[in-house]
Amino acid sequence: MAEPNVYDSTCSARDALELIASKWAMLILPALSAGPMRNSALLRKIGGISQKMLTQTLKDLERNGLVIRHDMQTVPPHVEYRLSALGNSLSEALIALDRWAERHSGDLDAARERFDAGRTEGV
Amino acid sequence: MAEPNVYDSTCSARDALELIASKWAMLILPALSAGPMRNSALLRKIGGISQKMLTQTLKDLERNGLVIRHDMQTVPPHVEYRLSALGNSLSEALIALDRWAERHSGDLDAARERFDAGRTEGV
DNA sequence: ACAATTACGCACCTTTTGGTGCCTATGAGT
DNA sequence: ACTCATAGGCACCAAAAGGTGCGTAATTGT
Repeated sequence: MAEPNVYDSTCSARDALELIASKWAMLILPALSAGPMRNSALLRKIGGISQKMLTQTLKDLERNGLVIRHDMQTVPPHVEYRLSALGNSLSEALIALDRWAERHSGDLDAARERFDAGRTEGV
Repeated sequence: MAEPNVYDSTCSARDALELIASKWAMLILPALSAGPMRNSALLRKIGGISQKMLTQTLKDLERNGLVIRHDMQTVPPHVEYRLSALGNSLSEALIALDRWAERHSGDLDAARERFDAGRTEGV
């Protein structure tokens, strides 16, 4: 327990990894790095996410101290989400990943095409 | 299509993100960054992974050009996996994430405890 | 008076993910 | 002659992820 190691499945670092290795967390945290956002704004910004997954992921991130939820206690509801310091430090690493994905998605596409073509052309 | 954006669910960068936002890819790629490895070595190094998931993930990574599979064509089989240049550039970002997880898993644990305690203590 | 808005909760259902056990082939060790 | 190790494939099954539709409470706009 002294030296957390992600390769050890019993280590809590593994749990941490699973939390952040989520498609939605990888988008929500970087989205919040620009500043606090409301539910509806996140819903608009992150294409393809459902209300359910947004709420669920935000709650999970809040529970783990990465996101801070601020409920204005008004009706109709006004709730803002922002990064904690911890969340902010993580989102830097996630932004790097997102950028990598944006920059290299073309390479992946090309590799996939090559691979699949090779498979059908036989030996 | 000119500017790939991960927030756009129809963009191929999103597919790229989903590929790398996988628990196992996040461990396999960094593991390979130390040098080529055999199936059995990876199985030993990465605690908790099953043979099935290892094979499956490696195949997916190979298909997308991140990992190169080198089959020695011997019996008993000897197969080595190593990172491509593309895979290597990605693994740097992943290693940063793994390290974050190792360094901050304690913070996450603490936050979770606090959160859950608050929930049970009532209003 | 009536609809829309906001940020969800809940239940139901489908899809995906992942685990397990069983199978292959051959050469090396006993 | 027999077993072990290697790198998987394949089929079956359990579990988890995720989508959709419905309800909610009060206030603002028409």
